[in-house]
Amino acid sequence: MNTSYPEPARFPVTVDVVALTVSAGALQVLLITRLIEPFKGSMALPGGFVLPGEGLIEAATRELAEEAGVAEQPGYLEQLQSYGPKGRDPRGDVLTVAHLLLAPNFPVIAAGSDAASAGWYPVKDVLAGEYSLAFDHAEILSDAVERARSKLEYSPLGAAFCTPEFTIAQLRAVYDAVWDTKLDPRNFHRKATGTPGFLEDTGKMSTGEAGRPAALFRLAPQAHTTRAACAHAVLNPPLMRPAALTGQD
Amino acid sequence: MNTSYPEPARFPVTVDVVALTVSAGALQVLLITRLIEPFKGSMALPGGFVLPGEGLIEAATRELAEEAGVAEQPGYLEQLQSYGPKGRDPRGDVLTVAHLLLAPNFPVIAAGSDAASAGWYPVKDVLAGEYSLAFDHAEILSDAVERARSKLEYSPLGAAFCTPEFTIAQLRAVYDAVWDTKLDPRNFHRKATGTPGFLEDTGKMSTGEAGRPAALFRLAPQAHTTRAACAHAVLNPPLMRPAALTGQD
DNA sequence: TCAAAAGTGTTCCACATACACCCATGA
DNA sequence: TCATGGGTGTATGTGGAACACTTTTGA
Repeated sequence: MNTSYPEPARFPVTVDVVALTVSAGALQVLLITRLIEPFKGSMALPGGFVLPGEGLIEAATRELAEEAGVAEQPGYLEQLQSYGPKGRDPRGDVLTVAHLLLAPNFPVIAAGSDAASAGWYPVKDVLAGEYSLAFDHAEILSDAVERARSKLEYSPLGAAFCTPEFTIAQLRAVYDAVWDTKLDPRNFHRKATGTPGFLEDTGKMSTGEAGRPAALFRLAPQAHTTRAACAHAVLNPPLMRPAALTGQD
Repeated sequence: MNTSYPEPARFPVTVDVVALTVSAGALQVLLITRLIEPFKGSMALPGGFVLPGEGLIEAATRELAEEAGVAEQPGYLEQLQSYGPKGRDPRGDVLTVAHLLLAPNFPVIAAGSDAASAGWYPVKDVLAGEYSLAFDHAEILSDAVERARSKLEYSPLGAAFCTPEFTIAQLRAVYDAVWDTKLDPRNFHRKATGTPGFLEDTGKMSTGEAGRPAALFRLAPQAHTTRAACAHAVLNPPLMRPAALTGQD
């Protein structure tokens, strides 16, 4: 740590949030339309400058509230990665710390103070380049999606996409959407319910749907990652995604 | 991204490097002794302020050179995580971006401009609190070690701890040191050589040691993560560490 | 009665584990 | 010739993949 004064350089620091949800059977990302330069009119991840005396998660939470109208943190939020000061903002060196939010579908307000049209967009289309993203947000989104995909393998965070009580089929729909697979319902059921420390039976049943009613589950207490505390719960053995999807071999 | 001027706050940004290596059968971390306040006299991770116009990896590489006398990057370097401006430096808000370096044992110079006694220390002892670390470096080290441990499972980065050509036994010694295990030599041999896209036989043999000479291997071209390019090579199926070591269950 | 979805049982096979055994070197 | 470590073969067990089959609802 070099403190041989002269004064160290100072940088503006932003937080960006890749908020992901599953709806309509697909992984969706929260994007806003920029109302100001640079990249006015482009889509972008919600985010903004860190204020003095703020922590990173704190800043990310605040920006989410400001730009998407989210009253309280609707899911699981963790730091993703930093992208760094050189060459990513036409105004100069800006460091951004990207975050990942996994949440059940929540409503977003139409407009905030400096962003409009917050809304959900299918990740598949966004990554395919159908919308032009500001800054290096396309790269950030791509990294975030890969992180989310691998998180589902070895952590109970798939449940972060579900409401507090959910059926196995709803959880499986999350995995299918995030991994873009069609997992076998029977094997998934056995694996999910058989993994110790993952799910807890509420005793209640779903109703109203076609077919036989399904048991409702919640996250087991020891896996409670939604509230920040212990985000380190691990599924052992992991729920492996089919090898074809890990990007090689 | 909130650019509703007033000017955004600016923060000093540092990079810290958790440089890990394996020697004497144990995982070791590179620490320096601080010559200046704050935490004068404490041990710390090498690191320092990011300069204008620098990228993060660039800054980490430079600091490693300055504080440990490393001419060129001796191994695999990747970003670990950022630790947030609030409450980690007595001088005020400082954001640090921690990095992880996995490298074969390399010599470090005794002193730099603002750090002395750069040297390798057993991770086990450091995590046990035998040395007092500056700032939140103990937390950073702990996160780094956990990252390194899981990296070995699903990536070919164990080889980053080895010289360019190595025997299976040397590679196994890396896994044993990082995971604090004693893997079965025979099964490890089969698994390592049998994993497609991991190792490549050089045709050469080791000599001089006791026992039968061992074949020398190198990282397969498609797994070349040492040169930054494709750090995303994946071992499939992974080399699982014994369940007892994942910290639960 | 039929379609649809939940949930169980069973078979098959890949692979991790454990370990017997042989090979090639230095002392 | 013995000790040491390299490397192969093989039996056993666990768990994932595939799928037949039963259960329980809505239409």
